[in-house]
Amino acid sequence: MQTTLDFDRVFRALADATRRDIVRRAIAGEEGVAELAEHYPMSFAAVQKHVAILERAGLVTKVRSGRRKVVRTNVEQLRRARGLLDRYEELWRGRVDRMTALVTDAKEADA
Amino acid sequence: MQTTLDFDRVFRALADATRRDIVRRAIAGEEGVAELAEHYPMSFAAVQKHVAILERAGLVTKVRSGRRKVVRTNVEQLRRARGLLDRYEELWRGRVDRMTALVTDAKEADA
DNA sequence: CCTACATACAACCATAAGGTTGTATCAATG
DNA sequence: CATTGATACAACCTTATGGTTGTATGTAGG
Repeated sequence: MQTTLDFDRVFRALADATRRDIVRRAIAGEEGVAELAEHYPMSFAAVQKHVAILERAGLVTKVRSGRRKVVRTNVEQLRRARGLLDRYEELWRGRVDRMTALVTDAKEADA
Repeated sequence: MQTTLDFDRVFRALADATRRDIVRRAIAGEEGVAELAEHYPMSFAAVQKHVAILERAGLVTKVRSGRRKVVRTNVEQLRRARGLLDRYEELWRGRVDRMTALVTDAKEADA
């Protein structure tokens, strides 16, 4: 199924507390849009838009269940977002390693 | 120093390709704002604004070096952002574990 | 100290985001 | 098959975002 990864969309989607809460709740994967909407102080349509934004970002999917559509978080997409942060971490470590190497070299030169 | 964590700001800051590239470059922590700006097809002022957004999100800091200000990525803040994604992952695992437990219970009930 | 370089900030513009209400579709049920 | 419940979508308003240019501040050197 390989949902596409658009970091702009994914991070933008995560940059809103309501949407992050929807992501959290949708991990259980039990509530429809209307049920989700009851948790927030805004209209049903507003929540529906938030879900649509999460859906376009590949962070949730909707599965028909009777007359409802159950919202479910796509954990794989969250992992991919985390993967970018991991890469920064790796770059950082690489830099630190090079610095350490320099220091080590200096020490060896001293010795 | 404990930079504050505002997920809205952090994720919004990361939701732009130019800013992500600045974060990446600033891991090396060698370039000033003007030097960074040369990499992008936009004005110096625009890049400066991007840096300011990253700074407010706690993702980079500026250190005076002569007449320049060197931009440096704050890896700790990236780790904190990743931490949120890790928590989602944990919730997911918890859910999977509970499901597994149910299946296991069912099997045991069958046996 | 005057000049030049690097950064900062204000004012402005176009477009996107986040909310509203209202209307349309679509599936289950009496 | 008419009604109800759940979702979708369009139109609209207000504010935020990302870009521009222009001006001000601050630090280094001749």
